[in-house]
Amino acid sequence: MNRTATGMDDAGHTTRVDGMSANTGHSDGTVGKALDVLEAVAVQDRPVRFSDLLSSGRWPKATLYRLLQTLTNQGMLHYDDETGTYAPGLRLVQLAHRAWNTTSIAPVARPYIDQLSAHLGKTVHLATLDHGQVLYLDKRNAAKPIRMFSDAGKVGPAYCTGGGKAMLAFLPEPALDAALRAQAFASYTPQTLTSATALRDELAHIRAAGLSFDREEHEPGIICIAAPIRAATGEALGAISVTTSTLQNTLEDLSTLGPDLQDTARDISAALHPWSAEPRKGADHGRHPDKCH
Amino acid sequence: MNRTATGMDDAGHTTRVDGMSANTGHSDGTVGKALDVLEAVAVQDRPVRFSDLLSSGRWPKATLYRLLQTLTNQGMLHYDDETGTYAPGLRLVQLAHRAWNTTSIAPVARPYIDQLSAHLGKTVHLATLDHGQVLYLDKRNAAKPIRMFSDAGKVGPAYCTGGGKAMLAFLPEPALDAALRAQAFASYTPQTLTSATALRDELAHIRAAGLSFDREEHEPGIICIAAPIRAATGEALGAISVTTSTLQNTLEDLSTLGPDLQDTARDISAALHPWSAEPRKGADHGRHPDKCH
DNA sequence: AAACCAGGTTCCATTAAATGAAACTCTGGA
DNA sequence: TCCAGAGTTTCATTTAATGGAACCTGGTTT
Repeated sequence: MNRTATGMDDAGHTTRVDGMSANTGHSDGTVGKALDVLEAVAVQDRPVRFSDLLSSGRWPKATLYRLLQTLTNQGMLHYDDETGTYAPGLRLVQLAHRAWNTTSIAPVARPYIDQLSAHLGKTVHLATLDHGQVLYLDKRNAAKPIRMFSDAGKVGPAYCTGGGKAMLAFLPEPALDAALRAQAFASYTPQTLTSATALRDELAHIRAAGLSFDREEHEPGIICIAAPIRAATGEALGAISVTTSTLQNTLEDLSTLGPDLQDTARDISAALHPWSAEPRKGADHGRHPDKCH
Repeated sequence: MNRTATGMDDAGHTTRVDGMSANTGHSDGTVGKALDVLEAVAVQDRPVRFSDLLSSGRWPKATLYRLLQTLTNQGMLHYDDETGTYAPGLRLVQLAHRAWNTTSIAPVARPYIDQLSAHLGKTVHLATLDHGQVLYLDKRNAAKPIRMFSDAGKVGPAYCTGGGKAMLAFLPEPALDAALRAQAFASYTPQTLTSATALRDELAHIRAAGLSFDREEHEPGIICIAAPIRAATGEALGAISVTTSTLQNTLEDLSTLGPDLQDTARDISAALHPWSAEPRKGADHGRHPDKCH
């Protein structure tokens, strides 16, 4: 009776996973349960003891024990003998490397972001939308040129961030509807838009301008301007944004960066769709070998 | 009869996963099989079709189908309707973010690497050992200050890279033994050490010097110097390295950087073990909030 | 048109694996 | 010595995974 997955098998095409939810609890059999445990370990930002997880009451003792064993064997979790704690495993870092390079727009966008950040001397983010949340894929910090992989993989709310709103604004209606239902609409600051209708108004403006602003909606003193990276269909695939603080810049300052942002976003779009040039040969077009030592 | 996991239950302590193998095929039940599929998708560096995986003969049709469904539902895989292909899912990027911050030495080492790279004006890598392989956790490229998250998560051979050898040299014997058995000893270049005994000799020298060199052992024209990051027990937890090419520098040039590397490695070690200062309070000592937009 | 085919998807009786209550083991206090 | 909390193992029961075969579906061949 399970095998949930689809919401509307009669709607026509697709039907696959889509929408939001996905990992909202009730399982895909054993594998789903194991990944629930993995997630439960990961959401804590520190190593957790067996009993920490057990006391959540989500799993019976023996079941939890075996799932942890399995995940540890598989390298998805790391077990520390000293402290008797579990933490996310480094195998995830390997797998994520592949996801970043294969699935995301990040490898293609990277050089453009480098250039934009160098040109503007500002902090630039690249983000995409994942199940209604903003997933940061890359960051360039020009002030202090400190890279943080710690930023790739970070998630944030879509309804109150510059990048998030830029992407929502250019989502096809069915996807937008699903995404809006996934928003928490918590009021982070007095400026936060806290309803779907208020947000829809804002999205209309963004759609008209092709630019989005975060007016201290997520954090006091933090503002940002963002532009969507759009597919040929018009749909948003991602967003790039420049973030600053109200101590350093005004929203007016930021809006002068709009054209640069939009140009870069368009360049990335073009790089993502190598039509016209080559008739979509099998050969890949933006990849890079790279070597480490 | 399964529940493999340990190799030597009578050896004494620990017994948990350790050694190598882990994901070398034959399962941890259903979860293991699902992760095998995930891995099979990830190792290809491009999206794969259902039939690509099927033709490997590793799974019966229906089984593979359902595992892919489950993994896709869970966000571990991404399914592209257009092309009918699977690729690693972005949920992995989220999970890896947690792993990087929680499990690895990377967040602690980050500021030291920043400083070292800025000071030397060279490319610096941070790596750790994962199941006998070198796992790169971070990179700083000073020449062109381009960050690549693509480097975090990349893996390489331990026996013929500077960082890898630096870590092997300071592994306790049981772990070293396991790690050596996991090495492929393929001959990348004429300089590559292709046997455990040759490598053990080299490791003795590294142990004496506290420094390790890659003398074009992995790639022609690429050389590197590395220093281990050691735990209080002396065991290697990771390594930092400076990489350059024979066109730009000689091994002698690199060896002048040794003291700087070792100092930085020691600083990182110290930062990882905040004894003396505080008597290991529950409070965390090196973490960082950080905000995105 | 009809037959064919490849790539996917679904069925269902069989089989294997996950389950979880309870019993057990350890370790470190009272 | 006894107890308690934390973690581990057992085993009869339940549940889910399995995979061979049938079945779609859209595109090609005869």
